[in-house]
Amino acid sequence: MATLAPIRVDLLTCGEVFDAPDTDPDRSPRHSIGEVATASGLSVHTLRWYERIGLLDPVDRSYSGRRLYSDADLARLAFLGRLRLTGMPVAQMLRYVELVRAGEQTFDARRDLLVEHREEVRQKLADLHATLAVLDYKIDLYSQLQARSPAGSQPDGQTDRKLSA
Amino acid sequence: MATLAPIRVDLLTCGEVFDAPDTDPDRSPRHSIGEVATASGLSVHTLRWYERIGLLDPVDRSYSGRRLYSDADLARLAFLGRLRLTGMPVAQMLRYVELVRAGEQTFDARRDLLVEHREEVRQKLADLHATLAVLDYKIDLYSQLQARSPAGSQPDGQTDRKLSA
DNA sequence: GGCTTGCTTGGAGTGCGCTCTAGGTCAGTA
DNA sequence: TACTGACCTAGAGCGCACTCCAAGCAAGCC
Repeated sequence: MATLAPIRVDLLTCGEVFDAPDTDPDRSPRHSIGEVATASGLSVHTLRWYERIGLLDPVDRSYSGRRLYSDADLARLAFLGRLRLTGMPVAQMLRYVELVRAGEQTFDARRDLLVEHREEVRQKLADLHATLAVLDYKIDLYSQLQARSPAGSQPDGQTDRKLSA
Repeated sequence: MATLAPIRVDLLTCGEVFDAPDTDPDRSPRHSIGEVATASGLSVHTLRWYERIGLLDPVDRSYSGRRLYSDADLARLAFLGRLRLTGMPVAQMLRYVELVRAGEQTFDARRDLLVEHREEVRQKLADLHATLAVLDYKIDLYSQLQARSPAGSQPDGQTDRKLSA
């Protein structure tokens, strides 16, 4: 089993970087499910489940039936992991993967799907930024209160209004 | 039932803005569950459920038993909605609410809880930003491909490598 | 009066995304 | 040879956050 260190996946494209030309898949390093779980942050259960539902093409096997993940598998996992992490439902990820399988004529459909997700990512960014401001404000208020009255001074009303929620 | 328009909630503090002094709660506008659902984006089911599990204090009732939400309720909902929207589990929201109920001696605990959530919000922001870059890159690539080959030109290999995942 | 609409309750049901179980195989080490 | 630990399968189970159901009540309108 190849060590984990040489797994190199292009972070921007989530495309694989082969150590050997991709016309020679035998020299592509192969990784056990445990290694991939550690590297990807997904559990081995989840990795097997992703394959079962079709998010991953059937992974190559050793002669004894164990999974051997290629760098291409890792690349797909890296991208799918990003989509998942940013809230894309598994069903939509599956749709994307099926478009990829269907070949070149789905370029525009894939693009549309990603554009749609990008909009949701932007919306989430906006929500998070807005909440961050609220959190900063409240945390600051609590910090002042701690400094001012570590043990019971009289309430001032304003404070109640601002922090009761 | 008061109309929805005059519901004014301070967006930064998520604290309520009373039309009348808060020593005169009778003049605080009251809102039906349907109005609150529309205004908050939560379903009426969810509003009742939040109250049932203790996220909201028992809401005032009309003589016939219908819920009448005060602006203070709306303010709490606004803040809780922000926490929820940014991924705080309901159980943790409940912990926060219980700290609020416990009074002044929980200022620092509340602060800690919010600081912890702020860290997660920041992590999510980072994840979303990173994914946004990947999406921009892939979408751009697909756009170029659409423009270049709207109907089957020969594949170039590089493209396969970059988009296969 | 009859109809519609919006509300009430307790409790059951749902969808998602894993997560685990049972029972077994296989690889590496002492 | 015995043991440990990582892996295999099909399928069941689980936690979360709602979401809905059934049966009933009340207000407003023609």
